[in-house]
Amino acid sequence: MLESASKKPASTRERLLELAEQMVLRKGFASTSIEELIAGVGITKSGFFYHFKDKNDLARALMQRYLEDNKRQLDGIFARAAELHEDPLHSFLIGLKLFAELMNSVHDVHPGCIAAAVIYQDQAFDAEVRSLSAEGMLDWRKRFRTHLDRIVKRYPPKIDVDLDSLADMMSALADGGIILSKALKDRTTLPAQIMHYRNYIKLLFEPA
Amino acid sequence: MLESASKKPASTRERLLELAEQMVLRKGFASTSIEELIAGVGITKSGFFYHFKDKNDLARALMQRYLEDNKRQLDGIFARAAELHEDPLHSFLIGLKLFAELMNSVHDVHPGCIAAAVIYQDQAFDAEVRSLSAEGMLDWRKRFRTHLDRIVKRYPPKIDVDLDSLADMMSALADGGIILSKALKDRTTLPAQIMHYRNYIKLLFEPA
DNA sequence: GCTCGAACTGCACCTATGGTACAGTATACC
DNA sequence: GGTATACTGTACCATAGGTGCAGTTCGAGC
Repeated sequence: MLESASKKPASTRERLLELAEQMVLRKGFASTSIEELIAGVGITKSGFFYHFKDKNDLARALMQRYLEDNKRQLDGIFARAAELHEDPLHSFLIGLKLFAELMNSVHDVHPGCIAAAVIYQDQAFDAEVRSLSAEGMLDWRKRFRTHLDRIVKRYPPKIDVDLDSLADMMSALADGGIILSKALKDRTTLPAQIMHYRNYIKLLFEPA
Repeated sequence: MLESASKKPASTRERLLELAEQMVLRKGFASTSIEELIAGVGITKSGFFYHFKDKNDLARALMQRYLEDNKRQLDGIFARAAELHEDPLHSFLIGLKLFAELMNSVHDVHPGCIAAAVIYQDQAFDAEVRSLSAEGMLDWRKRFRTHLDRIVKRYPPKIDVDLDSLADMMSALADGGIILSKALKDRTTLPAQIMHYRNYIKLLFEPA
């Protein structure tokens, strides 16, 4: 299900998106100049506008690509976790551990979340890009909420909590953890936050 | 200790900073044009450059102002919490509740954190601004770590946790909660995340 | 071997914006 | 009356996003 790195040479469009993603996460969208992009990829300005109608069209493609990659990764992790344990709570805890491990291994320091990056440059994007970003957040909510629903059926929580906001907590910790990681240039910060979420879930639902 | 809104008319410099903060949080730094700023405040471009050497100088002033306001707010909250209870754990829990309430009351939806906004527009700022942002995060770590140190002396945690990352968790949830609030246009998201942090602290340290 | 569409190049041109430089001015305080 | 503060006005430059359009290269299908 997970294709890691296909060998066929990336298309110009794909290379533009890849470079744009790196630049947007480091400099912000407005500071990411088309001129730098085409210089990096080795095409002309006309070539760029052949692939993308304008800069916002690039942003839209960037968001879509990011959200799809994201979903694929999470699907992979929690499918594996479901294989390893049938119980909803323990399977979820395993999934969170796998998630933390993945965030610890892949990058030097996490390059960032496109959906979060958009939020602080809101008005620089059109409505479609903004709504894609919000959809991404709601997908995470739905995804984690599904796990939590299965857990509460079997394990009563020690404190009464709102399950939507408990699901959102994972997004908040991921986005916040990424910001801290980037600010402090410490790649351990993000996985540590995921493990705190895991602790909280354990303390909330695991019987004594 | 807390001066809410002084009545004397704000100086031009102050009005520039106030407007710039709003614009940076909504559109990003690069998209915040000096032209719009001076139009909003009613001065000329020369007037702007009288107050700020260049755009990065504005960014530096913005960060400093934001961090100072931030510290003042947190000082106020936890000083009040210390007044209300002597015990380190309960005083901290009270402080977190006050913090959540403040985040619920003040704004329609939280306008954003300048320090976090900088992180996703990293290379658009000079080294000084970036380092101010990181200092802000470390100040939060130190601040919350102090509370946690006092708590662990009296209450052994149920799970062995790293106290620095537990202190960082508050920053992560605040920054992540703000992003979610802004993305979903829901002002309840941020206070809900603070209350989850409070729950986690309770479950970790409060004796059964 | 020809046609056609995809994936570009090249050039011309317009506008907005950040930024520099510098001379001049209104007002308040000393 | 002098000086500092807080500006205005004018002129000018480089870079960037963006538009428009004509021309080119190249591989696949007929």
